[in-house]
Amino acid sequence: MTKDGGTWEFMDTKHRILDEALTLFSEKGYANVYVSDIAERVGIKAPSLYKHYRNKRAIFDAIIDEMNHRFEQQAQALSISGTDPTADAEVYKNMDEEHLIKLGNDLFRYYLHDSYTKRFRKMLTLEQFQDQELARVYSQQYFDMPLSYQGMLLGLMVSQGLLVTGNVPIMTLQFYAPIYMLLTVCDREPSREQETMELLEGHIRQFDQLYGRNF
Amino acid sequence: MTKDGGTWEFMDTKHRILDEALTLFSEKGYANVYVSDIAERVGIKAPSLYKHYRNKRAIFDAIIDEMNHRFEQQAQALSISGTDPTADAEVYKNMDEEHLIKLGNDLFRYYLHDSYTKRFRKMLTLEQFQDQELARVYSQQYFDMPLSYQGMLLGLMVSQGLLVTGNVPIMTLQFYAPIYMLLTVCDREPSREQETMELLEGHIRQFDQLYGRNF
DNA sequence: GTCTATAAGAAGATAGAC
DNA sequence: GTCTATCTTCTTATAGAC
Repeated sequence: MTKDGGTWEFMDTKHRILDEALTLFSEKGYANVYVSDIAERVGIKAPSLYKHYRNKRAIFDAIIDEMNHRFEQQAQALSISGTDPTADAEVYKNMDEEHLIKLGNDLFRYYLHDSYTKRFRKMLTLEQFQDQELARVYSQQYFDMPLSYQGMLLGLMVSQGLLVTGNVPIMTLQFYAPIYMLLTVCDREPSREQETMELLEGHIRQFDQLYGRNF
Repeated sequence: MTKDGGTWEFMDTKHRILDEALTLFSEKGYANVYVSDIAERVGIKAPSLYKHYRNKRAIFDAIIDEMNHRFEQQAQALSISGTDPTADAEVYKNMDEEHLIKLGNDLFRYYLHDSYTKRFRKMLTLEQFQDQELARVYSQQYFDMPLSYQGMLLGLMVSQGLLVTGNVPIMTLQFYAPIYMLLTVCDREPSREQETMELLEGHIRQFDQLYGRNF
């Protein structure tokens, strides 16, 4: 779907516009991107772009709409597996420290390197104060939903005696917040990826020791 | 110094421009603020503004410069007390859970409500991807410096047996990251302040229990 | 140092041919 | 659907009087 797949040339123009606009918005912010910049990347002239979208704002809105759509699918998928605890419990049955590290690592790497996810997160970072709706979307995506989902996973591990706590939501916040903070460091300074990966592993290891067996 | 103090009218025009520009930049981002917007807030016309600053960019740069200046002072102050452990040790001598909660609360409230700090943080959030220099300033201010300073404080508490860990930097990350995450939630959704304050207290309480005495 | 008037240029968007 | 030509508006910045 994205440039990464190498299927770039096969996307239709309407979708290509969205893809290039997202890239530019995530790097420079909406106001610093000109319609002609987007058009140039797509390989057309600016006026042609208006055959696909009514105006510049409509491109931005379409990106948000597409993401909301992906989010809903995501939420549904999570919700389905979430309401079937036996399935999830099976996955996290024999979860030891190494599995937890792998879970955290995979989570981090996905958020860090998935092109669409990364560009959308950066764009939203730059536009989050523009209006309440965008603020809500940001909090939903990068605060409420992750805490809810990971809280479910960690809750399962608690119910299986792998972790011990009287307050799962706080435990989840303490698991997730450092991971997200390291992610944002990489977003603005990719050269610090190695350094943050090491902190990430240290964090998860220590988290497991704290909540895992010191009682 | 700021509008909050009610001494607004006594700031000279040059400083007033900086103050109003910072407010606007932090809300809408540099590119969405027009020179005439700044001038209007100051109570002059746009052309008059060019008697104080060469151009729009010079206003932004002056804000960064002023902040760098404050940061240096801050760093010096911290460094001085940091190299005199006896002074700091005295402060954190009888530190129990309630003191730790107060420390976290004060930290949070300061960052949350100090007008200058808040506006600068929000502005930098919106401009962090514009160039490497701004990315560096952001990471320095909201990642490296807080971890360094709080690591020193928590390290003191470890050396006094109030907290126990084999890895102070990771412990510090686990203390600070949730606090900063809650702060950013409030920055974009001030209506969630109450909710985040409760999570903050829960976090610090649980942090103290985890690192404090469960051995 | 502040004003009015205005230049200079950028950027979004439309018209109409192909 | 894409192009060239063009319009309109907005924004930065300057000129020069007071």
